Amino acid sequence: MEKNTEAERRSWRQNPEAVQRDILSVALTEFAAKGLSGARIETIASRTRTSKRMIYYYFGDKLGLYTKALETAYMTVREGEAALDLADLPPDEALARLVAFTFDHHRKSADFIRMVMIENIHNAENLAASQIIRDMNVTAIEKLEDICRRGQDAGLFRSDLDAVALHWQISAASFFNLSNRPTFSAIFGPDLFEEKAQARLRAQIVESILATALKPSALHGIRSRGAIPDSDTPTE
Amino acid sequence: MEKNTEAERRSWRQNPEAVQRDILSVALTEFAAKGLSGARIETIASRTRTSKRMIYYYFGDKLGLYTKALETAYMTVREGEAALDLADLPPDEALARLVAFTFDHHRKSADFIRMVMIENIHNAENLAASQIIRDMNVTAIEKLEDICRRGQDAGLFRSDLDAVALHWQISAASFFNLSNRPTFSAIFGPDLFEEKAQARLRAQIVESILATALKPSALHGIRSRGAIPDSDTPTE
DNA sequence: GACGAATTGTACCGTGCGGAACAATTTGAG
DNA sequence: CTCAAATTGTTCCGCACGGTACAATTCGTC
Repeated sequence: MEKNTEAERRSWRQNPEAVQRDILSVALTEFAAKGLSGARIETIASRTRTSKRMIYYYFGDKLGLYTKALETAYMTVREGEAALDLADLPPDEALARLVAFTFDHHRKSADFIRMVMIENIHNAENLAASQIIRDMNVTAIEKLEDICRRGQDAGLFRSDLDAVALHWQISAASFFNLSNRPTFSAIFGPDLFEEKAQARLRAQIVESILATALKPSALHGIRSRGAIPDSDTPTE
Repeated sequence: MEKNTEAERRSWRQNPEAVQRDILSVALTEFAAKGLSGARIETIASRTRTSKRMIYYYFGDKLGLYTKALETAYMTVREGEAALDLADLPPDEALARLVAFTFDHHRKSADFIRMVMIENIHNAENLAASQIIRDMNVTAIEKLEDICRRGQDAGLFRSDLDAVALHWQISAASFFNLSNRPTFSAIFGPDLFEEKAQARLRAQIVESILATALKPSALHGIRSRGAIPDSDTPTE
C-alpha cells in the first residue's frame, strides 16, 4: 500500500499541448501583473501543474516565454475583435459601434492591456521582433479603413480623414481607460471607473470621435448616438 | 609626485544637496527607462559622481529612491504646467489652449510619462502612498474646473459637463501619444509621430474635445481653432 | 585644535533567481 | 520487443544585485 506511493510520485502521463497551454496561461497572468523583470520564473512554475524544467524545455528562456505570452495575448484579443461585423451598417453608425465596441472590449482585456504597457516600457523591442504580431495587426485596421471609405463616398465624412489617426484616437481613450486607471483613481478617486460613469465616458468618446470624422454639415444631433446598447459579446 | 595620488583618491569635498540631486536625476532616468525591478542600483550608482553607498545613505533602499524619483518627476511637470495662464481668455479659447498645451507639454515630459506608466504597472501603490503627490494633484485640475464653470455661465458649454471626465479625455490623448508610441509605431509605422502629423493630431483632439464641451448650438466653425500657434514654453 | 556629527570610501555578505546537468520515464515506430 | 526520440523529475550552480559592516574623512562649533 505504501510501496506504490513513490512509484506514483515518479510517474506521469505525457501531454505536451496541455502543458504548454498551462504554462502560457500562468505566464501571461504573471507577466501582465509584474512585468518582464518583475515576474519570477519560479513563481510561474509553482502556479503550474508542471515544473520549472518544462518552461525551459518548451520556451528556452525567460524572454522566449515572455514573447510567446505576448503573442498569446494579441491572438486572444484579435479573435474577440473579429466577431464584430459592421459591413451592413451605414458608415456613421458603424463608426459609433466600432468605438463603443473597442471601448468595451478593452475593458475586458486587462491582461492584454498590461502586456502592451510592458512592451511600451521596453520600447516594443519584443513586439517588433515578433513577425506573428506584425502580421496580425496588418488586418486590424482594415475594418476602420472600410468605414472611412464608405463614409467619404457617402459624403458624410471629412475628405481629409486619416484612418490611422482615427484609430489612434479611439485606442487612446479605450487604452488609457484601463492602463491609467490606478494612478488616475488614486488621484481623482474611483468614481469615474464605476459602471454608470463608464457608460457616460463611452458615450462621450463616441460623440467626440464622430465629431472628428463627420463633416461639419453632418454634425447635428449626434448626441443620441452615444446611447448604444451594451456590446453583445458575452462576458463569459 | 606620485605620493599624493592615493591621498587624492581618498579625499573629497562634502556637498549633500548636489549629491542627492545628482543621484535623483540619474535614478529618474534609469527608473523611467527600465522600470522599478528592471533598474539596477549599481548601474544608477555608476552613472553618478558618487557611490552606491550614498544612495543607501540618503534614500534607505531601492523603493525609497524610486519614490523620491517619482515625486521629482511629478514636481517638475507640475511646475511646467503652472506657467500657463488662461484666466483672461474666453472659455472656449481657454479650453482649446489648455488642450493644445497639455498635448505639447506631455511630449516634452517623456520621463514623467514613463514613471506614470511604471506606477500603473504597480497599481499606483507608491503613488498612493506619497502624500506629496496627492496634494500636488488636488490643484492640478482647478484650471480646467474654472474654464468649465466660466463656459457654462456664458451658456457656451454643456450644462452636464464634468471637469474630471474632460480631463480624462485630454489626458488620454496626450498620454497615449507618448506612452504607446513604441508599440503603435512598431505596428503602423512611425509616420504619425513626425512633426507634421503630430501637429495634425493636436488639432484633431483640440477640435474633438471642444465638440465634447461645447453646446451643439455653439458647435459651428470650430475647425479653425485647431490651428493654434506652438506653445510658447521654450524647449530649453 | 579638538570633538562629535554628518558624509563618504571600501570591502564584503546572503541569497534569490535564471539557467544547466544528468538521469529517469514515456511513447511511437518498426 | 527494441530502440531512439520526446518528455519530465531532481538537483545543483554561478553570480548578479540589493543591502550591510566598518572605517575613514570632512566640517561646524566651541
